[in-house]
Amino acid sequence: MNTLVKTLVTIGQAAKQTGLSAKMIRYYEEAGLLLKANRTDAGYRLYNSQQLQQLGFIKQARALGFSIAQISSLLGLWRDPNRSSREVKQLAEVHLDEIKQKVAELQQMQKVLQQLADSCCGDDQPQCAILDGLQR
Amino acid sequence: MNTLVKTLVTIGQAAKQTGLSAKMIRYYEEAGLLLKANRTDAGYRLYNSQQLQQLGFIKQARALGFSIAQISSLLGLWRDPNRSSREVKQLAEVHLDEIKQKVAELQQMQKVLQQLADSCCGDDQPQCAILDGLQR
DNA sequence: GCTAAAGCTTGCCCTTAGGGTAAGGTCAAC
DNA sequence: GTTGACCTTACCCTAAGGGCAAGCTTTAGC
Repeated sequence: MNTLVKTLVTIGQAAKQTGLSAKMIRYYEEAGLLLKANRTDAGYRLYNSQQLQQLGFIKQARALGFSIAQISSLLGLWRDPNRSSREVKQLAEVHLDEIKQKVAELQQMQKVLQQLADSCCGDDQPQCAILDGLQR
Repeated sequence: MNTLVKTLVTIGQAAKQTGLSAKMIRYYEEAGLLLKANRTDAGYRLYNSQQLQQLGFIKQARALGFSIAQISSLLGLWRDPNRSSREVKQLAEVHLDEIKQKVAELQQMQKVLQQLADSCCGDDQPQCAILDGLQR
C-alpha cells in the first residue's frame, strides 16, 4: 500500500466535500478558474486534494461576494509565489467598496420605502400613501 | 383649437420626459406592465399623458427596487378603485423584508472582508492574510 | 452473469432587466 | 431630393448557475 497515492474523487464526491454543486464545479472549470480536470477512461472528471482545496477557496470567495472574474485574479495571486499582499489587498478593497456602495443604495431604498409604508394605513380603504408616493 | 386634444408623444419623447430609455418602455410593454401602446399608421408607438404617468409610476417603483412582477401587482392595485391599502402595504412590506435581508447579507460579507483586509499588511511580501483566510 | 439504480457526460433552454447592434422603414429640414 | 434623426423588429449578450433530457458507466444486489 502506497501512502503517496493521491486520492482522486469524482465530481459528485468533490461536490459533497466542498459544499458546491457539480454544476458549479463544471462551470468554474469552463470559466477558466480551474485547469481542465483529469478524466478517467470513461470521461469522468477526477479531482485530487489540491484541486479540492482550490474549490474550497473559490467557495469562500463566492461567499464573500467576489465575482468569477475577481476570483480568477485572486487565484492567480494565490498561485503566484512572487505576489505581493498589496495586490491582493487592492482587489479586496475594490470589492469592499462595491459592497459598501450596494449597502448604501439598499439602505436608501429601505429608508424611503419604510417611510411610505409607515404612512400607509393598511386598512380597507383604497386611499394609500404608498401608491401616492410612487405616483409622484 | 381644441384644448381637449390629447397630446401624444412618440417613444423617444416619452423616454425623455420620464427619464427611462426607449428600450425600457418597450420592455415594460412586452412584460405586460403597460397595455399595448397605440400606433401611428407607420407603426410608431404613441403615449398620452396618462400613459406617461404610468411610466413615471414604474420608474419610481423600480428606483425602490421592486421587481417587474411586483410592479405588475402594484399597478393592478393602482388601477383598481376597490383596492384596499392593506394589500398595497403587504406588497411593500414583503419587498422591504427582501431589502433588509440583502442588506444583512451584504453587511455580513462586508464585516468579514473588512477584517481580512485589516489583517493584511498590503506590502511587498507574498504572505497575505486575505488569501490565508480564503483558504480556510 | 444480469439488471436496476445511481452517477457521470454533454447540450440545450431558462432566469433579470434591460443594453447593443443591425437592417430597414419614416419623418422633418434643408 | 437627400440627409439625418427617429422609429420598427429581431437577434445576441450579460452573471452565475438551475433544470432537464438523452445517453454512457459504474456499482450493488440477486
